[in-house]
Amino acid sequence: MTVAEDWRTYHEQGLPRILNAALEAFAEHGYHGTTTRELAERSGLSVPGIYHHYRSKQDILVDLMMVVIDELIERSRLATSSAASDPRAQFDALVESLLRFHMSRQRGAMVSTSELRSLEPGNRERYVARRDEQQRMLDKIILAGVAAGEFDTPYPADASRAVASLCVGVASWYRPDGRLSVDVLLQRYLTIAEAIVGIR
Amino acid sequence: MTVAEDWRTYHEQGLPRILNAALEAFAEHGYHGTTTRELAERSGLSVPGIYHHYRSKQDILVDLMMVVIDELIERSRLATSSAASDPRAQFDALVESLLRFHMSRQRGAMVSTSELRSLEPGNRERYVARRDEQQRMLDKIILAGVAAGEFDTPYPADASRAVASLCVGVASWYRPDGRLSVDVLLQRYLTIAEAIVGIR
Amino acid sequence: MTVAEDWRTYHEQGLPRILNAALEAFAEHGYHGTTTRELAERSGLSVPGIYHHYRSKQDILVDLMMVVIDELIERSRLATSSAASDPRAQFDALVESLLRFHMSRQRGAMVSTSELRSLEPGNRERYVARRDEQQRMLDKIILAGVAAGEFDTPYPADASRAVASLCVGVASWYRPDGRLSVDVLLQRYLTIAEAIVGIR
Amino acid sequence: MTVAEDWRTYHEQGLPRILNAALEAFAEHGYHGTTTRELAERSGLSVPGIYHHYRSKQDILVDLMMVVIDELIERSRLATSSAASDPRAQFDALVESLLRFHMSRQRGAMVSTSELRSLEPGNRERYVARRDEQQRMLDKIILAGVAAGEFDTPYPADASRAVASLCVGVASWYRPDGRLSVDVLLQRYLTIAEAIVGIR
DNA sequence: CATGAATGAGCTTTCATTCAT
DNA sequence: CATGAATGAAAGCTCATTCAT
Repeated sequence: MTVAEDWRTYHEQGLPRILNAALEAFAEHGYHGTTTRELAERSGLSVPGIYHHYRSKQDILVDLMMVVIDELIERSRLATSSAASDPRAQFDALVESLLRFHMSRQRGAMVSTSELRSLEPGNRERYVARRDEQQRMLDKIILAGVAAGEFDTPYPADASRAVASLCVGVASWYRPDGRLSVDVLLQRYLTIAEAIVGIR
Repeated sequence: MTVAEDWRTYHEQGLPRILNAALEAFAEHGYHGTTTRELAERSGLSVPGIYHHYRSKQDILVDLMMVVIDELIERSRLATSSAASDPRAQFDALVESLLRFHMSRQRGAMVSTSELRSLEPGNRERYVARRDEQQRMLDKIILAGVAAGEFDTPYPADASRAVASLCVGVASWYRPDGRLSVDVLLQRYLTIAEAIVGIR
Repeated sequence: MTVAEDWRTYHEQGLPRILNAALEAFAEHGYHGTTTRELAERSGLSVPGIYHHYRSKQDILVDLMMVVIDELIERSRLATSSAASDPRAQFDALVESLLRFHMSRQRGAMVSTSELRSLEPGNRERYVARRDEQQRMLDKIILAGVAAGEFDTPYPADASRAVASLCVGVASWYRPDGRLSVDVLLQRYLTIAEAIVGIR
Repeated sequence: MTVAEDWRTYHEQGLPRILNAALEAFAEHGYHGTTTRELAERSGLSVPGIYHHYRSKQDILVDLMMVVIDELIERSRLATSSAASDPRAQFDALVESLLRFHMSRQRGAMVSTSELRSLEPGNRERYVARRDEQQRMLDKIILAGVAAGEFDTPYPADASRAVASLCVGVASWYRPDGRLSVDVLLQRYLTIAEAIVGIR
């Protein structure tokens, strides 16, 4: 899942039809509430057609969640590596990227969050490892900011998790057709996030 | 589900065993991922025993979600009616109540959020009406604060939804055994919430 | 599966309906050629009705084969314990019992023989242990006869397996409505069996 | 499938790879327990490759069983036509041939026996006709022996079937690496067969 | 012949639910 | 309320088979 140069730009995701069907269906009624027959219908295939590409329904969920988080990580890397190297610039870039992602890939993000429990043990471990990788990017930036005396929080780890939760939560209520423009929202949430890590 | 006088105090929920079983099971693998047999086992009843109390699995979910939101509304009312009448006091009391609820009734809150989609149409409407009732309490306070010139936000409705989302999101990551004490967390999130509605 | 006092007498087997359905169906088209739907229809139950009594199709096969071999072993014990103790009387009784069993319980015997390969590893081991138990009864008698100088064969183990095979093979061609009476057949095969172990 | 001059000599069967795959697979888990994918893998072909040679899985079974019984009949003819013409010599030659065949072509013989039920009606008739042809060779020799006063059995037809069954049964237990040499086994079973038809 | 994609029909199994006792 | 037996509907998945390339 390579991503366009500009980590700020989002196009239609262009997912393979089975993953797209899974994204829609899992978002609507969840993994356990979705039947393979529905995935077949939504993807324009027959049921065995699904099984030609995936060995099980579980594998489809795994693939979907991995595609989602891989894009998130990729964009996070692009955002931070194209920003200035001081902690605040790094922090702003990463948070902006997180927010944009959860506004643009809402369903993928929500499915990944809510269906973590539906992953079988081995798959869950692999996914959580990827998610932790993403979380550690934020952790490091905050620690660097604290070390540099630019951020001021007594609990950097908790602050990091709170900022992440804030961004993830956006996916659950943001509506692209709402009154708040993307830029205003970004500005507002960025301010909140900066407050959490003690940027004055 | 009447609640102790003090809306700040939470005891074990003392749910009837079937609802308690449903709370645990739905939180672990979701409504569709839970079988009636599991509900029977977890509640120490037989399967027909379950159906002696409820007409369907759906009815159990409805009852559970209603019990949860009724407690939330009850506590919200107690919080606001025991606070001073100025907008900021009202706002602080309601947000504190929301936060405490989502820290103490995590699983119930998460199940209610994630299984809204599993409610059948009629039930969904009834539940959403209750939830909107809760949301309107916050809306009104914010509008009053803006009218009184004490809050400063150009989009009170969006701010209200953002504050609510912030509080709801707490349920998904707060751990009672974490390092941040409840009071510190409350203080921190209250500050964020006040920032969102433009309390300087 | 206890058996009437007289090990020579066979009545209708009186199997539970599911096992009876399995006996008929497996004999006709084999384990893999039989569907659970067919078992349901033959037993007058619905498909889930089958699964109320058995956890899987495999479990039905296991139960059936165990019922069959347990009756064989039970009858073998009755036959030998009610015969005189000299090797020839023991041998004649056991062979007669084997022959009668394979004439009266043809389908059960054939299914057990041909579907051994359809048992999953653990089940196969358990079944083979029972079958070996039966084979050892014959082995011991032949070894005793040889030791007593009453039987004359240089390869008692092979002779034992040949006798057993002879008896088992009867199930695959004997027809109760054939012209040869049971007694004549018994007499003839007993003579052959005695020849194999070197009873002059 | 023409056979070497000497009907006593058996080499590796040299079956086409699909038939060889079918022989192995059907012997291991039966016709219904074998998938076309397994046949493809075992034969080193692709699945469509299989269908390039055969119109259906059923056709593979038919071909295999026909190849097996054709070799049996061919060898039976060679055996009898190269033996002396008196009934006993004819009988001995045919029985020896039957025994050798079931010792050397065990899996083919067992598959043919156990999968007769898996043949579709038309194919079953064709196969049974071939098998009856083989059985009639034995019937005729026994009748001739009785007519000539050299054999002594009141039920030549039953005796014939019993002899055939005896030989067929060998395939289900004979192991080439056993202690009994082929010649000893032949001698022993020939004696039994002669006893069945009343050769003193 | 291989590869890859595809499918109608059907498989084993499970589900929520019910009823008699 | 429990036990035990039962079921219509549907679940996830597999089968033999086909077609385009």
